[in-house]
Amino acid sequence: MEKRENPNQTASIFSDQLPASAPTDFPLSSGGIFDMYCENEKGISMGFMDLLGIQDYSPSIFDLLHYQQQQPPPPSPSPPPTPPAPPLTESSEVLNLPASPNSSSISSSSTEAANDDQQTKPVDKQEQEKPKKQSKVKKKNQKMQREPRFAFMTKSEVDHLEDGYRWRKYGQKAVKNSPFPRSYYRCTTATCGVKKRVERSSDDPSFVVTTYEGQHTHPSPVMPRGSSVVGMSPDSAGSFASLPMQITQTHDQFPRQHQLQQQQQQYFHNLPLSLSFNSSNSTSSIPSAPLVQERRFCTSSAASLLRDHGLLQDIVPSDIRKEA
DNA sequence: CGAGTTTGACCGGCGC
DNA sequence: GCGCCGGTCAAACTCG
Repeated sequence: MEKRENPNQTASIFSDQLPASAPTDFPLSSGGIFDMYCENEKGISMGFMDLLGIQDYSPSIFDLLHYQQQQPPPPSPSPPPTPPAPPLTESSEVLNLPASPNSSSISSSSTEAANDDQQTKPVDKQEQEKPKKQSKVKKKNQKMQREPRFAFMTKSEVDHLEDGYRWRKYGQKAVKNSPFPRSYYRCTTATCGVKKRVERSSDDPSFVVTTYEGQHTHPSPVMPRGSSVVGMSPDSAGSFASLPMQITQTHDQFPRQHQLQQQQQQYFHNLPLSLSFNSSNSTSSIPSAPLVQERRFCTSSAASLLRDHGLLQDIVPSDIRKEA
């Protein structure tokens, strides 16, 4: 991806589910502020990223630049144009799905539509082939509905970021147009069907693209240090802990911060990742530069670096901050 | 020995 | 219909 070179086409973050306050489209040019929380095997760290070309955050850095929502035509006006050529393939995978994993509603997506075929066609073969396929088909029939997905980018040297949960790798595939393979992980907890995919950005190998699918149905076996700060319910903590960060995008609306926080708390109960957006600051002096405004998740190690305010100033070079 | 990883094969979706 | 590609499976393997 060209995040560094082209402010309008930077890292991306995707989610199937967004708070109601989120705009259906989040043009990069609107800029914004977001939080991120990250921990990796080298030690927990807070990553703050902006779109100002800051590249030298040695610890893991989250890169949230573009939010893209692809949901069935909401009763809203035509969606604004999305940035040219979103760099992530995940964009096409963001589906609109029921927020609740328990929901029995099934969308009419092509995936589901194909169920009938899958039930008949493969079964024929199975009868003469390995039992392996039988179980596979069965599984497919059982859970064809896709879980909510959420993708984000992290600047990290390690591909698999520690997020407090235990994952089992079940596959790896070469990715087209990318020299880096994509790894597939599943939560090792038996009753938890959360998956995640990890791949390195081909455009910027220093960035790892992680896509989570589903929500954890259990508390984190290894509670991330950061998540304890939030004060969420166990459920929400579990959900959130599946993601190494929370993103809060705000802008010139600092007075609304509290409100946004409340919204986020609410969203925690439903979303794997809380997002709050306000796209009203497209007139920011740095149009395409989301700013780090607030930080809600701190790790014990990172906390010392952070303050309750001005977080950005602790990390972002002052000259850059000024622009923001 | 159990848990996790690697890897080739398989399957379905989708575009041409 | 065919081929490509993403996603998954599961046997074999590695590691602690």
